[in-house]
Parts: sequence; C-alpha cells; structure tokens
Amino acid sequence: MRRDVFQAIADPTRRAILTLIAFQAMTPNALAEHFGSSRQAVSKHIKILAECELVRQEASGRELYYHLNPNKMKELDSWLQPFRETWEGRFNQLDNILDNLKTK
Amino acid sequence: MRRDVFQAIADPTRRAILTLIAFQAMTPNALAEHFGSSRQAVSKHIKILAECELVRQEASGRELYYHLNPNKMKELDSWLQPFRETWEGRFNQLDNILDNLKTK
DNA sequence: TATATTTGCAACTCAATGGTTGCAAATAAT
DNA sequence: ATTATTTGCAACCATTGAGTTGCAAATATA
Repeated sequence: MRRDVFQAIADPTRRAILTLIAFQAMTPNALAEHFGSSRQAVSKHIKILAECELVRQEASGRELYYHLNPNKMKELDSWLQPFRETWEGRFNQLDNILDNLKTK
Repeated sequence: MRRDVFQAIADPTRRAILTLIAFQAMTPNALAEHFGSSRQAVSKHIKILAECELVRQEASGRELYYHLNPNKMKELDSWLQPFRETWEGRFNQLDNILDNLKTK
C-alpha cells in the first residue's frame, strides 16, 4: 500500500497527532490516553505517519517518543503553491479578462 | 458522510482533477477522457470535490463545466500555517536550545 | 420526430480503512 | 526472580472507497 502525505493527513485523528507532537514529543500510550481510543489504534496511525516520514521515532528504554518531521510537510506546501498564487489574487486580472470574453 | 478538503485531496485522481480545472474548466466527459477511467468514476470524484466546495459547477445546455474554487484551498493553507512557521526555521533557535538542554 | 449525446442515479464488486482483542517480546520495577 | 509496563504483531470485524455496469432523464442534432 502506497503511503503519501495527502492520505496521511486525510484522517482527523492523524492531523491531531501531528499537532500534538509538533508541540511536544509523545509516547503512543500518552497519545492513546489523550484521544478516546486504544493504544493499538494510535500505533496504527503512527505507523502510517512514519511510513511517509511525517514522524520520527526515538527510543528511550522501552518507551518510544514520536517527533514531528516538519520538513515533510513541505510536500503539501509545494502542491498547494500554484493554487495559493491563484487565491492570493495574482491572477484576478486574468480571470476578469476571461469573464469579459465569455459574456461578450 | 462528512466531507472535508483533507479527505478530498487524499485521492491522487482528485488532486489531478483540481490541477486540470485550475487551468481550464472542463466537463466530466473531457476529464474522463483525460484519465483512463470512466465518466461515472470522474463524476463521483467531482461530487466529492463539490460537496466540500472545492469545485463549482456551471451548466451550459446539457453540458456541465467544473471550475476550481481556489478560496476553499485556504482551509488547507490555514492548517499548514503553524507547521510552515516551523520548517521555515523560525524556531530553529528554540530547537537548538532544547537540543542543548537534552545533551547536557 | 427520431436519434445521438451528456449526465445522474442505483446496484454491485473488491480492496482499503479504522477499529477492536489477544498474545508474545522487551524493558523496568519490586 | 517475579511482576508490571510498554510496545509490536496477527487476526478479525464493520464501514468506507473507488471503480464498474445498466438504465432513465434531459438536451442537442439529423
């Protein structure tokens, strides 16, 4: 199964995990406690996030701490970039021209 | 079924549709022709994109033209914003401080 | 008017997703 | 050494996902 960041952030729980560990590295148990669900459910989410390198693991004894890898988020940002240029209005003038051509 | 932009862009076909119609409004048949798949498959994707307002429809006779709604992409951008601040290195100094505390 | 084109809706299949429980391995605490 | 804690793996279940085909409705064309 191919993993990519787009699929990874599709799940609201995974987005919440990313937000949490961006603030502070956490163990799977701590995360499971924070959400209502089981540890295994969280671990599955983490596995998906780790497969596409959005999180990194750091072992400390028998505990695992999950860190955010913010660099990987750049993939999202890169995909968004051309659209951002559009909504920031840089092409508004072009839109107007096209609209005028249509209505005339 | 709740639709949000994160789930909408999780599918690679839907991302491709968004990129295509950002350049030029297209009909479902034209989109289906562009991809290998059937018109109904494309229409299903469009339905999902329309439900979360990423695309708008414009009827012209029996044909439907799909337009991108770039404003809706801002939701993605907003979610990404705090992470962007991180990878842009604004917190690098803080990271270094924390690393130093750990290793000492 | 009769035919062709464009689309929507419903039913169906198959694979993937998110969740659970149970058990084993590894590490920490008593 | 024994017990408790933390995690990973496997099996299983219910729901959703993306895709298909078939048919009906609406619009254009002959």
